[in-house]
Amino acid sequence: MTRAEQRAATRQALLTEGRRRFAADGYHAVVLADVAQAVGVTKGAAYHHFESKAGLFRAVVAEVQHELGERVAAAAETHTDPWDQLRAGCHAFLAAGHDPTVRRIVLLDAPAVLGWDEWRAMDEDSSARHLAEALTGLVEAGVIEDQPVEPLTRLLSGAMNEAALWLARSPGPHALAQTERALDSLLLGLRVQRS
Amino acid sequence: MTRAEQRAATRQALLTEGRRRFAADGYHAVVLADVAQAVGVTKGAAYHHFESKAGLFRAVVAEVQHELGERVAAAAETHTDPWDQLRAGCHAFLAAGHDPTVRRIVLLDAPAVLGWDEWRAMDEDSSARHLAEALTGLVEAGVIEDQPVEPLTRLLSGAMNEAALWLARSPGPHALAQTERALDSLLLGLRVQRS
DNA sequence: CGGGTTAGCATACCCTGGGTATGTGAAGGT
DNA sequence: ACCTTCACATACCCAGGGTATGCTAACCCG
Repeated sequence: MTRAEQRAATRQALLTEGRRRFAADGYHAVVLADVAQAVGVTKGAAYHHFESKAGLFRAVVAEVQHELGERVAAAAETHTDPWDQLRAGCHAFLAAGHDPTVRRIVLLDAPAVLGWDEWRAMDEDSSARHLAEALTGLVEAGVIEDQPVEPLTRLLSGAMNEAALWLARSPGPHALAQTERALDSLLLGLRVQRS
Repeated sequence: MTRAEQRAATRQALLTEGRRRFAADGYHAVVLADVAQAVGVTKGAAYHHFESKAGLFRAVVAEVQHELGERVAAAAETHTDPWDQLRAGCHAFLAAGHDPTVRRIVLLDAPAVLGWDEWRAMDEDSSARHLAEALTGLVEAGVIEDQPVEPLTRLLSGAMNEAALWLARSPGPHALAQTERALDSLLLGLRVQRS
């Protein structure tokens, strides 16, 4: 095996194992040496690939957020009408809270570990950007009231983040459907009133 | 000074100094021995009053959340109409994000340090309860569509949490007003449509 | 009011775990 | 064939959370 291949393999193994443990135990409870040992290397190897424990975590967060963004975008693209796309994307995001990886890593630990500013920047690059673009499109199409998109994006993004966290803890089978309907109601308030 | 007084004084001093540092530097960067030293005692005293560093943090979170709840409730009570009360409470919450104590301690670190379940339980006791009660009242009064209140509470609570965090970072003087208007639009979607 | 008890701390210590400095051997270049 | 580089391993430092124990002044009780 060539050196570049070996390097890539070790890095990916660390990422995968780190992701598993961060999701299962939370950032603080994960010890870097154990992650390395589980992969078959030592702590030194981990520090050769990532500048710190937070660095490994950052890389994991980026990976998970990227996948989440893809998932949301894919759900949106099953529709053609922009309004339906928005709803589909939102519903897909709500469902993502059940994934412990998204829940624990992206929604719970990342803001505290990486700081809110960096977390927001990463969120922007992956999923929140899609939301902002969808809203911008709907404003330009005259579907929702003309207004600055950014406050709206933050409100909706936060609403879905928290609802996703809550859904993962609510036992009832109707919770998801109820939350989707409540979110739809909220979104309806944005549409231009023609009455 | 009697023993009970001394005990209460030391405990309160630790709480106050801890609150200052947790807000300024974040949970992880605060070292317990420094908090104690700043108060004029040693680490042993801190462990006599709180079972751990997280224990002190928990007490601080409870204090800050309680004050926040009072602030929101007070803002709501300046109005008599239930709908106006809801809006006033929401607006007060949005403004609270500028307080670094609320921002850093309650919104950023608390969920990660105490865990989401405990954070949610504490949030429920202080501020979210008011929101749920207001929404329940509006449902019973027939102002907003009949629906389960809990998903709605989570959506709105999350929306305001995130928006409050964002507002503390957005420079423009119009951001708060814009967010308030966007939130009002969302809330309007909940009202029974009579057309 | 004096002896015992308790409680509010201080002191000294343990030990996990993040971070670093340096060594090593094999892959890759010349 | 020799030298360089790089992907790690090894050994170490030390900050900081947690604990076990000691000390002294406040409280209780006869």
